[in-house]
Order: sequence, then C-alpha cells, then structure tokens
Amino acid sequence: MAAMSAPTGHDGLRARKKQRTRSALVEAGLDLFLRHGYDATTVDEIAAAVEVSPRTFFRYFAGKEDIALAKGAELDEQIVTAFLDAPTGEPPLPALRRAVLSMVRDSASTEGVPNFLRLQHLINRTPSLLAGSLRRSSETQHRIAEEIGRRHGVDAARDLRPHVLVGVVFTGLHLGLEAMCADPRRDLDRLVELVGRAVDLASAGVPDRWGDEPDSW
Amino acid sequence: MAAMSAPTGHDGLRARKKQRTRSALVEAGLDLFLRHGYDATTVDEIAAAVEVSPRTFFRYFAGKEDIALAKGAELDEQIVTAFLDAPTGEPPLPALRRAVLSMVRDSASTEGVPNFLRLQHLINRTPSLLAGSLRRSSETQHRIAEEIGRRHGVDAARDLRPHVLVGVVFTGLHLGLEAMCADPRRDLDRLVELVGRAVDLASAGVPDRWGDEPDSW
DNA sequence: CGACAATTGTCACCCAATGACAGATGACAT
DNA sequence: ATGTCATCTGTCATTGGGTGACAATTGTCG
Repeated sequence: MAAMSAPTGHDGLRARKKQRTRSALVEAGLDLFLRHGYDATTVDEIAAAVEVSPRTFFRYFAGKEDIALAKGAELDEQIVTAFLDAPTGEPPLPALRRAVLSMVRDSASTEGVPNFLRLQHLINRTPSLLAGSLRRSSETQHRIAEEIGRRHGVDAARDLRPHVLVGVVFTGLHLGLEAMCADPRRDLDRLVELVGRAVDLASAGVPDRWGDEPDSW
Repeated sequence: MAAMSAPTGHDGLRARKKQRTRSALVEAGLDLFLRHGYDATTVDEIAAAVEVSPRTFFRYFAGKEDIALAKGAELDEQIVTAFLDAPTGEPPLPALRRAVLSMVRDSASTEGVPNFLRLQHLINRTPSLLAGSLRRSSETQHRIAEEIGRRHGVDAARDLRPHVLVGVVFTGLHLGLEAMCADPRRDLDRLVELVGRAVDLASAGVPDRWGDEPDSW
C-alpha cells in the first residue's frame, strides 16, 4: 500500500494548509490564554477564532494544554539537537550547558525576549500548565541522560550520575527562567546571564570526568 | 454566628465520620488505581466503593488526582516540618538532607517499603500523576527555599542560592526514588542508601556556607 | 425536644476529549 | 477536465471530570 510518500515535488497545497491551520490555532490559543487566562479560555473559543470546528482542534492537538506547551516542546527539542551536535568527546556538563544556553539565546532572540518571558510566566503561574511543563521536561531529561550514558560508556539504567548531571542542569534552567520572569531587565544578555549563573550554581558539584568505576548500585 | 470553633470537648462524631470517609476514599481510590490503572478508574467507581455520592467525593477532594497525590502531599509536609525542627544554626544542606532522609525512612517503614514503592511507581508511570506530583513538589521547594532565606539572612526573592540548594536536593530525592522503583532490593536500608547517595551526588556543589555577599542580581 | 449548622444526595449544567459517520476537498492518473 | 481515491473536516452522540444550587438529613448544643 505504498503510502503517500515522495510527492512529485511541491509540498502540496494540503500540507501548507495544515501548517497554516496548526500555527493559527497556536497563535489564537496563546493570544486568548495571555489575555483571559488559560482556564478561562475554552477550546470552542480557540476553534471559533480560527473558524474551525472544535472537533478539528483535537485532530491537531491532543488537548488544550498542548497549545500552551507547544513552544516549550520545541525548546526541549532544540536543547536535544544542540546537545547531539556537540562533539562526542566533549565532557557532558559543558556540552549540555552550551546546548541549554544556545537554546535560550536562539529562541528568545527570534521570538523576542518579552514574548518569550510572557509565555514562560503564563506557564509558571498556571498550575496545570506548570505541571505539564515539568513533566515534559522530565521526559527530555531522561532522553538526554540516556544519550550521555551512551556516549560515555555508562549504563543510564544502572548509574545515577547521568541523570543527576542532567537533573541539576535543568534545575538551573528552570530557576533561571523563573528568576528572569521577576527581573526588571528584559534583554537577552540578562536572560543568558541569569540562566548561565543558575546552571553553574546548580551544577557546581558535577565532576569534570567520571571515574572508570561505575557508581554501582 | 461565631463559627464552629471550640467544640465542648469531644471531637464529635461528625469529625470522626468525616475522617473515616476521607481515608476510606483514599484507600478505595488507591486500591482501584493500583489494580486497574489511574485513567481506567472513574470517580463514580471510587464513590460507589465507599457508598457515597460522586458529588460528595468532590467535597473531600478537589479532583481525582488528589487521591493519588494525598500521600505525597503528606510526605512533603513531613519534610517541611522535619526541616523546621532542625536547629536554626545548622547549615541548610545537612539540615535538608536529614529532613529528606528521615521522611523517607519514616513513611516507608510505617507504610511498608513495598506499598511505598508501589504508589511511587504508579505515579511515575502515569503521566498526569507525574505532572501533578512534580508541580506539588515545586511548591514545597519554594516554601523551603523561602524558609532557608529567612533563616540565613538572604532574600529568596533576590538570591538564587536557596532555590538552587533546595532544587538539587529534591532532584536527588526524585532520582533516588525513581531508581529504587527499578531496584531488585525492596528493603528500607537500600531505599535510604539510594536516596542518600542521589542527594549527595546532586548537592555536591553546594558550599558549606554562603559568603556574606549576596549573589546579587 | 427544638433550633441551628454541617453534611449529604439529587439535579442540572459546563467543558475537555473521543468514536463514528457522512460530506467536502485536494491529489493524481488518464 | 474529469473521475477516482485518500485525506481532511464537520456534525452528532457520548463519556468522564468538575461545579453550582437546592432540598433533605443528621449531628450538635442549649
């Protein structure tokens, strides 16, 4: 049943339309969330704003939450790919640190620092969104920890150290972003400085290299 | 209309009945969750198992989630109170470390290590529960960080260090519990050892004492 | 007992989410 | 261009979580 792969060349009007609808839903959703609050916004309203049936909304997103967390999911992907791009020989802490900071720099500058922080703040002050965001982050942390284990010859299923490394770095990331939401300055330099400092504080105990002995348990 | 405060002496049949219903709901709920899964269990089923109307369920708990997270909330309270009991002069890291480990020891021994881990595992493998659990934990972390700031003369609203300290310790706690869920041994010593080691790894970079200069930002 | 407050059940309702089915629409070969 | 086919979309019905309102019960206390 050879699927629909390899279209003749043009991506097709269909695919473009889908993309437009998808981003229109995100745009409309975030706008409503930011103006009226997450809980006060219904799926019907979002769908209506894009002139689409509510049922269609759920064909694009698994739930209302996904609208608010879509950007965050992209950010996590950026961290992962940036980390994967690092030379395999580089020690994990500096590699992950760079990946995190380059993600912050990138997305905050393309999107605009104020918008970046507005969304961040919406998530932090909305319990259900904060919950979802933390859970997604924990998944990303797992993926990265496993990759670190793979690269440095430790079994992430049996050794805590990769998980600890990733955990403390992300703790720094979260705290840095949270702090930035309360900071008077809203420029990129400040953002990077704050997140960088938080990451450094949190990861100060991570050794440059792990000994050859697994932290057996 | 002076409220219902100060009953004549006996706690009243009413209060006892409420407590019984409350714990019956938790018991029945957890039992169903563990046997059929969280999502597969409906509020109606839990209510029916206790012979109570579904509406009444929501008078005891804000949502289905609260049943699964009720124990976790108690554990967080235990950590907080244990930390508050520590001498105010003690440096924050060892104090928090002791508080965390004593909570783990206490509740796992009164409840039984297997039960303790079963619930832990249910939460970790159920996305919505993991999300809620992480969020609740983040609130607890905030509270403790503020208390640390209060005790050691740093403004937790302006200084990252108390938050970092609490964050890395809780990262260790979470990772230790997660690791324990996968460990073949199910005894208390192993549990304490694992969590203790994870906390130590994660908090290795926290200094014994903070300098007098605030980590100004 | 009698009055009062707290607890409970019933009912009606909103919203998020999902399955089923029919109609619209872009894709592609001829 | 046209008809076929896959995909996308809207409508409808339904389930489950969660809430407000009101009346009926039931513990509490004088």
